[in-house]
Amino acid sequence: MDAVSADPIAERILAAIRAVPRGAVAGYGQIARRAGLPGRARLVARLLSGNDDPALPWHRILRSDGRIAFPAGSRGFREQVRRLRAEGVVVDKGRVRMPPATDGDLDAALWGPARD
DNA sequence: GCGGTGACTGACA
DNA sequence: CTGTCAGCCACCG
Repeated sequence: MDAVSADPIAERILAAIRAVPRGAVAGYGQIARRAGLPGRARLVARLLSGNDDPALPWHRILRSDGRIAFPAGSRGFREQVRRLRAEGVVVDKGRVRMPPATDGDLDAALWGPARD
């Protein structure tokens, strides 16, 4: 039947990543959780490493600490920081401004654009 | 089946 | 604040 049959898992994860609004960022674990796959943060990372979708906002995905997942100075690192800044996201020393905590009203649990 | 590796996470010193 | 350790899942030789 369909020659193009992607795994529903990957589809969910990709959908969760695409669901991140511009100027906001999310963590691997959060994306995984949003995709219905708690504890599969590594799976999300693996998907991104093998992603071939240029329209995928992979640069909005960070570690749980709000840190860039790439080693500082790496190609992907600079590229990610560059894109984030281009969206108005404040990146300092390879780290994104972390909000104190959400009151819970933010169901998406996404880190909004940090404003000074 | 096993050990090593990775765009991870949380806990602890 | 940084660094280390163990747990975790998926892939590879």
